[in-house]
Amino acid sequence: MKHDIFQAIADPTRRAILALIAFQALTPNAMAEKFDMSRQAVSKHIKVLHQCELIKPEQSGREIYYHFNAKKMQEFDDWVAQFRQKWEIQFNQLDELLANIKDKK
Amino acid sequence: MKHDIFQAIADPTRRAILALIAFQALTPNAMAEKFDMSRQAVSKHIKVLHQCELIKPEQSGREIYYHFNAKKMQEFDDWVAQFRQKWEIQFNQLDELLANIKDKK
DNA sequence: AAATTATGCAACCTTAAGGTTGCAAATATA
DNA sequence: TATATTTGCAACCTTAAGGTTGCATAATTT
Repeated sequence: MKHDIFQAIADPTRRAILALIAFQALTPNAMAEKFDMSRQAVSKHIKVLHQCELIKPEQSGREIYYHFNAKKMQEFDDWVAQFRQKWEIQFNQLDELLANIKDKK
Repeated sequence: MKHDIFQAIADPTRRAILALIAFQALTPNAMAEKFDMSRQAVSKHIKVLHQCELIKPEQSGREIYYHFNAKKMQEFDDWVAQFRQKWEIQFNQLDELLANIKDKK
């Protein structure tokens, strides 16, 4: 039942949470106010994000501020990286194609 | 029931398929041979990837070669971009912290 | 000390995800 | 033409995802 980052970012609400707290750390209650669902539903999403370490808690009295964990997000970037070369190639091929069409004129 | 790219890559099998065909276009049968599941199960994954346009079909007789669609994959890059600045900041803060520790010695 | 507030956990419900098997349609081969 | 091959679609099953409500716990405020 351990979630990975790919599952975590699959949900639009969780992506919204990440976008929010990347800007500034927030408590679960503060986050819940931003969404049209129950606090507990948001709390579940927080749990998933926390389990895969995309966010990190910072206790402050009875409040918990969740921070964005950029380091973990970078793992996603690393995954995308393996395809980056491919699209550069495909775009170069497109350039060549366009160049050929141009030459034929 | 329209899938988005984030849902699409949430499944490890689908990520494996993408990694495979980024290297070279393959038919569903050829893909299915690489996985320990039924052809139909793989076919379902192909359907999801196709629906969100991460892959593109090329008919050749009765065979269909699915190609990697680099352009769509780039949408991930766009999404991660909003966090890239954040982790640069967080890493700079880490550098400062380490520098401070060093100074105290 | 009592009441309020912030959070997390558990039970429950509904729907979708991911797998299976069987069958139909279209193309290729004997 | 008959047969084999490639693929997609539909029905079904099991489990997990995402939501709800209610309650327990710990910290703050009155």
